[in-house]
Amino acid sequence: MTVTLADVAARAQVSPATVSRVLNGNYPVAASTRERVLRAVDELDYVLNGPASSLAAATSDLVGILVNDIADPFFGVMAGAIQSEIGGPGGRAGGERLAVVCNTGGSPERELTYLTLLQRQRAAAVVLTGGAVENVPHAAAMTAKLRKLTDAGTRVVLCGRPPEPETTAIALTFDNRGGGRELTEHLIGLGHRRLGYIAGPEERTTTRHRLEGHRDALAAHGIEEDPRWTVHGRYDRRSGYEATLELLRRDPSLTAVVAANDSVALGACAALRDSGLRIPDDVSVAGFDDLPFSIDAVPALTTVRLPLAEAGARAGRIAMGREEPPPGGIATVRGELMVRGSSGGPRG
Amino acid sequence: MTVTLADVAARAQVSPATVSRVLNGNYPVAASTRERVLRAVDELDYVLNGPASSLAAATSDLVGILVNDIADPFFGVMAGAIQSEIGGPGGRAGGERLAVVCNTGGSPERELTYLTLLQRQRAAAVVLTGGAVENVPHAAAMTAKLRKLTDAGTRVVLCGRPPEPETTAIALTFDNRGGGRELTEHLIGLGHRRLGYIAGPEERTTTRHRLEGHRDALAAHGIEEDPRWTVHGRYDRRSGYEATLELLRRDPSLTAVVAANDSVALGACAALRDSGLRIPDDVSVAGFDDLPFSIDAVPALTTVRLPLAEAGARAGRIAMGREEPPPGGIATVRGELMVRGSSGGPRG
DNA sequence: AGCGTTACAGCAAGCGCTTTCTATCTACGA
DNA sequence: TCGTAGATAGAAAGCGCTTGCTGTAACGCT
Repeated sequence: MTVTLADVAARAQVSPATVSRVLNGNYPVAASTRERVLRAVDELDYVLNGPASSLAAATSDLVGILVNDIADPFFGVMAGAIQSEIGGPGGRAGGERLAVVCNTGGSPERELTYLTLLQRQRAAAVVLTGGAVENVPHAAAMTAKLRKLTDAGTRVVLCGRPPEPETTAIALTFDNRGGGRELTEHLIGLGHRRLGYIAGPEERTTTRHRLEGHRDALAAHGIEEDPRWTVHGRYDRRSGYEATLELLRRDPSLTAVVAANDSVALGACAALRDSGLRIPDDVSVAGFDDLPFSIDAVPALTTVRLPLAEAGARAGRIAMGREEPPPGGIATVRGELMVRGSSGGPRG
Repeated sequence: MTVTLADVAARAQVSPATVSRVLNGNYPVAASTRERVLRAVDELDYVLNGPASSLAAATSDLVGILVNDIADPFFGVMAGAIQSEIGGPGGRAGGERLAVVCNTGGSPERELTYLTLLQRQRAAAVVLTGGAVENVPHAAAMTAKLRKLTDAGTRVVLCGRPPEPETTAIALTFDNRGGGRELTEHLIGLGHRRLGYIAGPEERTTTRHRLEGHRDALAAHGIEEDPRWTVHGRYDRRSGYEATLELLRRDPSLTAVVAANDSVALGACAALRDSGLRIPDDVSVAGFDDLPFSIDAVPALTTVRLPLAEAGARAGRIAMGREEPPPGGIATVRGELMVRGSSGGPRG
């Protein structure tokens, strides 16, 4: 059998209540008693029964972090930062919390199911990262679910995700539109007029906002967009490779390619090189996010840096109640244009 | 108040026991009754109380995945694969399990603490990924902890980590030594005789095994190693950059640099370029792991591909009891040499 | 000396679920 | 017609912990 609180109590010659109080440290216990209890805990190798404790206390030390793709550093970096603030072991926070990251794979159903699972566990907080799926039924289901979570006392924080109206969820939103605009303006400033755009998956807020920023810039400079210049794909390298070939096929005269994110941009670079085009001499390329590897591309990628780690850390602190939420519960996190070697003036 | 089982039972006009059985589906319930119960569950928006359930059933649906660095795709890819097999929402497995990944940051203490936390939660299984810390007290503590976990019925699987003797933990170990040997042999075959080596952090099995493979190859070809040719660092890009500058300072005549992993190799490439050296004309570079971005480096990285996703998936299935463990509980997973543009014959 | 305080420690009532055991009812074969 | 097996449903006993409330000393004050 496993050791229980009662066993420890017997060994320390105190009541179970006292052992519990020593372990939780939320009630005065005489130093000598405490020591006796701790010794017994040690000798018996006692490990608290989490479920029993959560049940009785009606609280849990679980904190969930939802990510779309754990293999993507975009999420990895944020998740790592969040987790480090949540405390978990080694965190500066007192109470040890189990920060767990859940991989939704970008699927709305899994997102919802994970939330239910966390709700089951009476999670102390939940942090949702990355863009949301824009789809009426799902959005409604999400809103309802989030509301239930907050009603049940779970703190909900959105990191790099648009606010959820009708909820008390705190939102740290990335200014994807502004970043997209700045990026395209940079290219336009270099003289580009024929710009291909590789967008992310449809029905995603991130995709839409970045694309809108791009189009805003185009419009602001009186550039009429050719529908053939936009291709949708996934947020990965391969998708960028294929989309670029497609763009080139549709209009070989493009002088720049703007990608939905850095991974896609790297795929684009590969496709351009394989097509015998030089970067940026023949075609300029730009990404988004400024992931760690982007600076290692040759030429280094022009992109928009998003303070993923900082935002994640802040989201983590807010989730732990260790930092005040922004006024109104909503904050916009801006990106910073990083001009590097992959963008230059158009040829000719 | 939150809705409880009893509320649902009242609404469906059955006993709590019946509701529980409907929800768990492990006991015959008349179709009509089941339907009535499910309707009540739906109408009341009932969500099972996880802790209570775990307590009563003395089991939990939590599965822990420990990683050293969640922001590193090496772990991200494995974690994603493991999680997808664990089931979680959308997994093919029947019982829904909460697969959670815990970021140890490579710290032994956090590793231990996370294991305790998972032990508290009576986790159904735990998967440990990546190399272990080689340090007598810590190793002993780990062994003891793992033994306790398995004794308590938690399945323990090691993925990309050496076996833990004295435990019943299943191990899927990467053949880091063999990969390291092959890689260096490839370089030697190209004619290199002066090879720098950027090793990972000390006291790590992965670091040691890869380095040993490298030295085995050197020895096998009668190449005497200069102690100045090895530098230790972290498993990241920056470390690779700095270590390379250091190597160049110590011996500018090196014709090849072997890195502990791909991130380090990219840092090495950057350092070489910044030093005015061409790859591979002046210096060849090789990495390890074959992470997704490695093929995008220019020139593409010569490296050893580790089947991270496959190994992770297998580890996940074993953890779920859905696949037979390998005979003896130990399997070695081999890497595959990927020769690409970053390696070539030495100059001159 | 008498009494309000303070500082601990224990009792016992749950927390919301699972599961064993028991009760009931139906269906059938003898 | 009766006995019995098979199929469902319910009663109730926990699972191991937390915590409000109830002692009970020891202490300090008037």
